[in-house]
Amino acid sequence: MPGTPRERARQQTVEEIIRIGRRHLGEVGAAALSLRAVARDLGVVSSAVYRYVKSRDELLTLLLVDAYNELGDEVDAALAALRPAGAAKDPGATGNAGEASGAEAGKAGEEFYALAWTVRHWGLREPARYGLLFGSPVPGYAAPAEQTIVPGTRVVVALIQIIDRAHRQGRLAPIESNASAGEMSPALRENLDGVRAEMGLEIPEPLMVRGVLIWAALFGAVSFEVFGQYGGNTFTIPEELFEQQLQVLAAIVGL
Amino acid sequence: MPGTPRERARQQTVEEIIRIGRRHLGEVGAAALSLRAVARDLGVVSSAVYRYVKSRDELLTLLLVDAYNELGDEVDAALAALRPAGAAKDPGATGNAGEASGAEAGKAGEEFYALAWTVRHWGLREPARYGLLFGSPVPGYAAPAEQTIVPGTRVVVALIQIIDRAHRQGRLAPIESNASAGEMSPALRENLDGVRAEMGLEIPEPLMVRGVLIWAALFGAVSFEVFGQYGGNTFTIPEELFEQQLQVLAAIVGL
DNA sequence: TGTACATCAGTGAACGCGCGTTCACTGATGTAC
DNA sequence: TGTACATCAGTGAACGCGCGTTCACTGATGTAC
Repeated sequence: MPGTPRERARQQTVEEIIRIGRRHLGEVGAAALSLRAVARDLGVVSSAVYRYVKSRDELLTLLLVDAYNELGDEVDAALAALRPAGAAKDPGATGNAGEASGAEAGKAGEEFYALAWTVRHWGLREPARYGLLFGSPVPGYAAPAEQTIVPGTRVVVALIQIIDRAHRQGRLAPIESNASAGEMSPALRENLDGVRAEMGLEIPEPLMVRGVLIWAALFGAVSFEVFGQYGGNTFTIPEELFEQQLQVLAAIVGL
Repeated sequence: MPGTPRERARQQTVEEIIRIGRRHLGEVGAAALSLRAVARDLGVVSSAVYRYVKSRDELLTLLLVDAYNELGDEVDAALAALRPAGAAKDPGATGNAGEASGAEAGKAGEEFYALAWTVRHWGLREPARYGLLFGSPVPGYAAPAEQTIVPGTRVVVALIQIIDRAHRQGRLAPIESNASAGEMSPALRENLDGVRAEMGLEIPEPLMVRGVLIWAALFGAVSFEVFGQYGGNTFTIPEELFEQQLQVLAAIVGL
């Protein structure tokens, strides 16, 4: 709605370019994405695309941000769907019968499961775009950090905050100390302190390590499925393996 | 040494092609790997390469197998280095588990750590080849299963066997049952039974799930590092984060 | 209000490049008698 | 032993393709007076 007709037309064209690029990405992969092919589908001569996009690399950056945000939006939506409509922060008034503490612990776990399943679904639905975000880097292309960091960290941030929130509310089961908690190096402690301060967290360092681990593990499991690392016929219903793995992962942080 | 001089010359040329391809892979990535460039470096006209390799796809397959085997060899070597020289196979077969259980449990853990660190080192040393194996698939290329499955499963097989061996010798700490052990679906059970029979394992299903999970988690963590998913300056000494994560992973299976 | 000018989208040709693959060929190296 | 023939490595030209990017240009759409 804002801007002159010309500006609106321009923005619509940019959006169409992104839409076409998205489709090409899915069909052909990031490495083979081509401005000329996008121009063809846009119904325009190849040089015309340069009115809207400075170079192929810039288009890749647009698609990268687009994909990160789509994934981030879906994760946010899945988490929001767990909160009863109208509830500001802490539920409890919404009539869930039975053991309150069990239901609440289940709630924090549910958030993790919702996040994880959303990542998995998105990855399997959009394998090439997933590969652009989490697979091998595109040869000759380096993502510009300024435009990429914020959308690129939405999922981790959401995950860590699930854990932090559950921790503040005392809903995390105590972690089995594997006798290594005291051995963390000062350098790593400092790094983690930095992250904690930046994000305003309360969880202790060992929980942060475990949070990062289940993040990496989640994407490791999803990547194996998306990239076909499990042999084709080893697991007939891979969802069930994933579900089992999630339960083990949740237990790692006491969810 | 076998074969006629001509055959030996031929084999040497094939090996040189693989060596050059390996280098190109590292410099330019799998998607941009080109037969013509390999021919140039071989000092030969482009069509000559077709005497040795049927197509670009066949070269990719050779490089895939080559990389899988290099990683597999390094893992095997790292594990072999843990066994005292001259020891045949299973020295502890006579049930002396009670005696030095602490030291032996440490031994099984060491094997896992050795495997994991080897994977990490190889991945960071050979990021493009790591990406070929565990990153996004190369557009337009499908690895032929017959040549790829065996070398491609060496690391998982080694990992699962570490766990199975430790289990047989009673060196695994009992797993905290997160009350989900009974909920495994029959379909998943069947899949796992199939794998267990094929590999001649003794570990129960929940341990197999956990084994697959720490496999996926290990590669998830390594992929994040190799592909630069952790921001550049978040962790100053990523080795320490990795070490902490490994300890948590080891605990998952009771190592 | 109409008119003069500026802005912008899109054109078409071109530059220079690289790719995979085929094909008829030249010579050198091996083999059989 | 030498000679005739077969095998094979490597050549060079060609086919047909696609790519990113630049540049001078044509017209249409907007803006200022």
